[in-house]
Order: sequence, then C-alpha cells, then structure tokens
Amino acid sequence: MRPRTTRRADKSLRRQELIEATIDSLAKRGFDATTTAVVADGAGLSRGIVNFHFESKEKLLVETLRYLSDEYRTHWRSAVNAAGPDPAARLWALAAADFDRKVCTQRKLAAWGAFWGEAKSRPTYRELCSPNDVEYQNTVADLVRQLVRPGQDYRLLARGLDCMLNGLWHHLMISPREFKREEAWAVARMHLATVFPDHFTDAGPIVPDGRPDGLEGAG
Amino acid sequence: MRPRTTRRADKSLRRQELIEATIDSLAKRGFDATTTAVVADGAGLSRGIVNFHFESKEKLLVETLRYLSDEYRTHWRSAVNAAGPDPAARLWALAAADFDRKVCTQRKLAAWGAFWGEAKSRPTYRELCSPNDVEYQNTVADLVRQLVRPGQDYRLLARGLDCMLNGLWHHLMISPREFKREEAWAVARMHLATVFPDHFTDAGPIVPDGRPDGLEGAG
DNA sequence: CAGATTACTGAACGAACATTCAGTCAGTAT
DNA sequence: ATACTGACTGAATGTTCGTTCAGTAATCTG
Repeated sequence: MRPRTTRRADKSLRRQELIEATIDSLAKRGFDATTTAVVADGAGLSRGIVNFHFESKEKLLVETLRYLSDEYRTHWRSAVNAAGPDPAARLWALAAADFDRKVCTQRKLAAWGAFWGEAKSRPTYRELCSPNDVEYQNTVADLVRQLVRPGQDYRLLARGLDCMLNGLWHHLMISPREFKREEAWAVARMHLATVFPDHFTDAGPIVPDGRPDGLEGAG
Repeated sequence: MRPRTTRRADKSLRRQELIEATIDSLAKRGFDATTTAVVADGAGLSRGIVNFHFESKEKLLVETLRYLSDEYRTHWRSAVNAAGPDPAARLWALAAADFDRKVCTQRKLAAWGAFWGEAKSRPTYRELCSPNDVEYQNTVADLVRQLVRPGQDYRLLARGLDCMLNGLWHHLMISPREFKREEAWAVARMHLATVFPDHFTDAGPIVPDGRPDGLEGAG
C-alpha cells in the first residue's frame, strides 16, 4: 500500500504510480496473480482506475514493460558513455551497469522474470524489447571484437558474455536469498579477467599505461 | 491435438498424456493462458479430465514441473557418469548434456521458461527444483575445483559457468529463431576452452596423453 | 460564486475459469 | 449372459476477473 500523493493528480503522475504498483504486484505475486484490482489496491485507488488511465490491463502491462526496458537501456548507455573511449573501460562499465542498485533490485528483477516467462507466447512483448536487446548485443560484440586476440572468434565470446550476464540476473531473480548482487558482480569481474587477461584484472580494466583502473563500477 | 492412444487407458498413461499436453500448452500459450480446458482439448479428452486425474489444476502443474525436473536431472547425471573418471571429460559431458536434443527442445525450454516466471512467487515450484539445482551446482563446482590453476577462485568460475549455461538456455527460449542449439553449444565450448586452456580445446577435453578427445557430446 | 472541466469512484455485468458429480459406457470377471 | 468396475463425460455451479459507465467530487475559469 504505497500512499497516494494527492487526492487528484495529473495523468502522467498517476500513470507512473500505477506502473510502480504493477511492478510491485508482478514481483510479489507473479504474472498470473496480477489483477487490475490488486494494482488498484496497491496504488490506493479504486477498482476501475486501470481502465481509466490505461484503457485495458494489457496496455498497462505493455507500458510497464516499456518503462523497465527504457530505464534499463538509458542506464547502460550512459554508463558506457561515461567510461570514455577505451574499449576495455567501456566493456567494464557496461557489465558493471547490470549490477548497479538502480536497475538491479530484487523487485525489478522479479518483474523482468514475470515478463520473460510470458514473452515467448506474446509477440508484443518481444517486439517491444527486441531493439534494445539487439543494440545491447551489438555493443557487447563490438567491444569484445576490439579486445580479443587475433584468431579468436569474438562473436562466440560476446554471446557468451551476454548470456552469462543474463544468467547472473536470472540467478539473482530465482535465488535472491543465497545469491546477492555483489557476488554476481564478482563472478562477472572474474569472467572478464579470465577471458581477457590482457585487458582486465578482477579489480578493473588495465589502462594503457599498465596499471589497473580504480573504477569499481557497481553501486 | 495429439491423437489419443485408446478410448480407455490406465491412469499412469493418461496422466503422462495430460502432462505432455500441459507442456504443449505452456510452450504455445504461456502460463497465464494455460487452462484445464486447453489441456483437455490438447489431449483429446473431456473438460473434467484434469480434475479426474490430478484433483486440481495446480497439482497438474506441479506434476508437470516434477516431470521436467526429473528428466533433466536423470539426463545430465547419466551423461556425466558415462564420461568416465577424468574431471575434464566429466565437465565437458555435463555441459554437452544441456544442449542435447533430448532435453533441449524449443517446446521444453518454453515450458521451463513459463515455470521460471512463476517460480519466484510460488514457493512450491522452487522447493521442487531446489534439490536438483543444488546438486547440479555442486557437481559443476566440484569439477571446476579439480581443473583450475592454483590460486584461482573456483567458486566464482563455477558460478559463472553455471550462469552462462543457464543464460544460453534462456536465450534459446527467448530467441529460438535467430539462436540455435548448435550455436549455444559452440559458445559453451569456446568458454570452456578459454577458461580452462590446460584441459580443453574447442573440439573437446584434452586427455592425459595430450591429444584432444574425440567426444563431441551434443546429440 | 456559478459553471465547466477533469479525475476518479464503485456498483453492475458478462465472459472465462476451475471444479463438481450424476450419468455413461467399455472392458472384465464370474 | 450378467453383474460389476473404473475410466471418462459434459452440463451445471459458483467464483473471479476485466471492463463499463453513470455518478460524484475536486479543481479550474472567469
């Protein structure tokens, strides 16, 4: 029961409150048990409110996914850009962004999990996320290409890194008690340092002058 | 619409047919849209059949997850045992088992995905899979421990491998068109060869006498 | 303050769902 | 041939859910 801001609010504020209540419900009760009544109760509003602001339950869910997807993309993009031009620093920042407190919360991971489970049977959801996924994968692949030794297949290594980051998120979602954000980030760092020993130690990217960069990155 | 075997069948056969129809529905329509009527239609039986054989929809779903989980565990266990005593051969076989035609089908992956999405909000599902997950992770960790160089943190590497295999499955589930079983297995092989260069090439484990083992592994 | 606008309410409704169970009928035992 | 067993049916039931919309109250405008 999150407290309402005011008795009357403008549309965009109310819509955002309903989206937050939807994420709460997806995280706590799952996709199947998320009803318009639960979302309305969570926002402290009346039963018809979802249809008033979003026209249908389905459109509320689509807007919720769009919100999560936009936030995620904006977050990793700005992390990569803030890392400067060095590809190692950029890849490190990209991986670190995945385990930042901003996007990597139990609540949001659980909501992502609920959408993943439905994504394969709902083309709308996949189409919504597909451009972001492609951009992310291309960014990873481009950076990995600049770091591999000659002869190594950068495509396979990039796909592997992408899937490991995804798998770490998945594991954080399934086992939030035993597996924490910090440990997931340590696994990712270990992976980078092992696969690209010329460019990373587990403390960070190796900058051109030879010492590891102090950048810690995660949260 | 899978054809019924006979007009009357014994209970265990009918139960298995209903479980298969449930996997079909989870794969095609997702968790939310899987109803007892859809399962009954898929099995070519009447509307009340699920409650007749499973007492409730929830128990049918639990039995379906148990079936998938048991099949998966049996499969990787026997693959590892068939690989002999060498830890590199065993780890290779364990990874290869994940991408075998027996368990790694679009249909079954989609069903797994449907359960994953609900698992976080349904303790029953997690409790059902948890022992298997723990055994799998311990097996990976034990094998990785025997292969790492001194000083390397085998726990982090094992967790990373586990999550990458999981992430590859996840990616196969989300993007079955663009990403195929063979490519996922190639990514896993590349990972093993990169992280354990003393023990693997991307063609297989390096056997004690120095030449790569011919074992290909993935169905 | 009057009138208009806008945000919101909640009772009502129909559709979809899981579940029930009296009845049906194939197969089996006697 | 007869009686019996047990698998299966499908109409009926009560519940839950998404959606609708006439009504209400807060806020704005002039």
